[in-house]
This record gives sequence, structure tokens and C-alpha cells, in this order.
Amino acid sequence: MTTAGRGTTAFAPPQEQLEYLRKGAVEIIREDELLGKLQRSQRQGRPLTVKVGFDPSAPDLHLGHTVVIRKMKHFQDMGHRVVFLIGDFTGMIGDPTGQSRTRPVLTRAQVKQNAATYRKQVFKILRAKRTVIDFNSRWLGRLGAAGFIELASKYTVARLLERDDFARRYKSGQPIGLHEFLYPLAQGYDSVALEADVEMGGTDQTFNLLVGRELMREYGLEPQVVLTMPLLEGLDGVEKMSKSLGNYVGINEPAREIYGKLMSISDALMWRYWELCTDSSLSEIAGLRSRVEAGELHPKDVKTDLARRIVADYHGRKAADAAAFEFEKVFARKETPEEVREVRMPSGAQTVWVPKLLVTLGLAKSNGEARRLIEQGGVSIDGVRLADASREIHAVSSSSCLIKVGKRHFVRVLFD
RNA sequence: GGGGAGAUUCCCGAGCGGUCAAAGGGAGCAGACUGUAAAUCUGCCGCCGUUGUGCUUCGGAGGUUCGAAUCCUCCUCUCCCCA
Repeated sequence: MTTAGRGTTAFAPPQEQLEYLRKGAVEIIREDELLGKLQRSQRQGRPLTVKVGFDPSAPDLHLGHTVVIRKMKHFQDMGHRVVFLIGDFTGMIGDPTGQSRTRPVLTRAQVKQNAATYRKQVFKILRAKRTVIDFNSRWLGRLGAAGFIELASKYTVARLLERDDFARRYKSGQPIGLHEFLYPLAQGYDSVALEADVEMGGTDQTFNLLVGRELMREYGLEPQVVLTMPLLEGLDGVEKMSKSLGNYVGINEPAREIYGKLMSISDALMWRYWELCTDSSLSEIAGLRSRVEAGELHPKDVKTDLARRIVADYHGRKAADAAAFEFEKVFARKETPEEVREVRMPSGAQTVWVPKLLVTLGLAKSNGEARRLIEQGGVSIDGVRLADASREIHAVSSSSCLIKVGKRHFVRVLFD
């Protein structure tokens, strides 16, 4: 994909822009409207405003988020303006998508802090110059009860129940909080306040994004174009990537962590990541795929390349090479990693009971679990597999030892 | 407002008053096999360093019982039907 920027005054031909923006998108509602907006933008020399909302309480971005962020960048590549909207107000409501939980109300300072964290991560992909970071409390906080009720009057319950998430829960007898109904309305109002030209999100956001269109119409504005991107499956290959499910790859994670996680995904899933997490074109990916299917390429090598590229995006080329080297060392050759977490133990301890030690080191949740790990042959000290859970390390006999739990957890213990 | 159904260990979901730390499935973890892939097989899957007639769990609080996840009362929450 093109990464070269374009000046704000010289837009590419609208049709060409559309081609570029369409890549990877699941749906554009409506494409003809987008084309119209692009044409007008070119005529008037005015960039489009592209809005994407983000959760204020979860500033740790993972690859799932990057799918949409990459597309935001594509709009920037085409010279448009992107609004990275932090839903600090809607965050108090809680998006009904998926499991809704009570969310902690964030303080102003926390929101600020989170915004800073976002900034740091997002600009690994986006360009700061064409990005506006905004907060929806700016207008929603002012709306007041009367304003909210007025807003609510612009939509009907029947229409809200069209949303399959609501429909399903309604049908199967799951509770639906009234506040959850307000969420799409509030989100839609954001578009009104920003006079967005385009709003993007994952396909799970389709409904909310469409409500934005309706509300804009109600408020006498030109409706936004809705562009949805696919949801990236998590490491398990089934559920969508999310922090709460623990199947994610955080872009702030250490390089070797990202690399390792990517190497653990299934071959089938790998293609999906190629498609949504790299800038390779669809035809390039199809080429790789057919060569793997023809037996010309080993799937592991293709996966290695994928992992290396993604790590490079967020940590740089050098870190990616190091992670790859490390991976081969530890998993292919079963050697000890270059860097191992070191923990000092007080010299007062003459002997250490291993299960307790594992718990202390965070390698097991309880003594019982640690015991089980040992009994099942998952623990080794200095390369020797433990068989006896009652074994103790004698501090006097060695000044340090290397503990390995499972395939990938290493800790070096130093006795003072 | 009236009537009915329900709340079980991470999730789903069984559970005759004792033999229930609680079936089964999923997830997860460990081992084998591998490419830390898939598939498959095996073991584990509340806590406790003396593994026990032990301790804490079955929405919450009481009660009945020698004994309760199982029975009773009240409470909280959810769903359905009627108004």
C-alpha cells in the first residue's frame, strides 16, 4: 500500500481515492455518497472529517484496533482529516456490544493520562499532523437531561431492537439495561457534533454507525458515510480479539512477546493477519498462499515473515530480527533465552520449597498449582526436570539457578 | 399491580438431604507428537508444605435438621405471561 503522503491541497482523483479506501473494507454505506463527498472535497479543497470512536478506559491497543487505525491512515494518505474520538462520556454508559459490565468512572486526570497513552501508540500508525484527538464529554456533558431526552425522542425502541445484539438478548431473555439503549444514540450524537463525513468501526459497530446517519438527518445534517472493517479474530482463531478474552496481541508488548504470540496462531488464521495487519496487497497474499498450498513454501516460514513484519511495525526492524533469532533459539533449539528475568532472593533463606518459590515468582497461582506443574513435568531447574514437588533448593549449594516453567517461562533466581 | 420461572465453580450446564469440591462440555494449564500450526492422545483443572473424619465455595441473610447446593422464610437480581 502507498504510504507516501499527499498535500492537503492536492487530492488524488476521487475515483482513485475510493479504490484505495475500499481495500479491506467490509461495507461502505453508501459508496456513491462517499464518492460524492470525495468529489466535493476535491472541488472545494477541503479534507473530509473521518471519525472513529475509542474506549477511554482501555488505552492498550492491540492488533484488533489497528485494523481500523490502518484504514484511518489510508484516509490521511488521501489527504483527509481524522478525528480520534475518545468516548470519555459514553464510557460511563458502557457499550452494550458483547458483555456489558459496570465500568469504573474515570476521573479527569485518568482520562487525560489515557489519552496520552493512546497518543503514544496511535502515532506509530497515524500521522500526528492530520489527527485530531477529541473527547465526547465536550458536547455530551453539556447536553443535560433535557437534551438527552430530546435526543432519545429521535429514535424508536423498535428500531433499537433491530440491532441483532439487542434482538438476540431480548428474545433469549437476557437483560437489556435502558442505559444501553442510550449508547448508540450518544455515539450517533457525536457524529452530529463533529459533523462527520465518514465514521468507521468494526462490523460489530455497524448498527451504531448507522444510527449516526439517522440522527444526523434528524438534526438537518448531511448523513455520514459508514465504513466498516472486519473484526480480527484473536489468537484462538474463533473469538474476536479482545483484552477481556486474553486472546490479543498488544502493540505495546515486548517484541519477543508479540513475535511468539504470532507464531502460535494457526496456519489458517495466519492469512487473516496477513490481510488485516500488514500492508501487503491482497494479490501478494494470494500469491503466498498458493505457493504454500503447492508445497513450495513452508507455512512456518510464511508465518515467521508475518511475525517479523508486524513486530517491525511497532518496534522496528532490529527488534524484529532479535525476536526472530531469540525465538529460534528458545523454541527450535530449546536453549535459554538471551535475557531472562532475574529475581533476587534474600540470603536468609537457606532452603526454598519450590512450589512456594514458583508462587512467589508469579509462575503459579497457588502452591497446589505449582505442585501440579511439577508433578506433570512442567518445571525444570538448571535444565533438570523436577519430579518431586517437595524438592528444595539449597541456597548454600548454588548462588543462582534457572527455573523454567512450561515451554516459555524462564526466571533466574539469584541468592544473595 | 397480579401470576409463573430462574440465580451452581472462568463460561455453558447437571445436581434423589448425607457417598458433592459438586456430572458433562468448553476454555485454560502441563506432558507426548510437531513447525510454540492443526489434529490426536494423556494428565490436571477451589485452598492448604504434615492431603486430612481439613478448610472455604453453589445470588445474600436467617431457619429446620445429627447433616443442606438440595427443605422453609425473608431479601437482592433476572426472565416470561397478564394488567
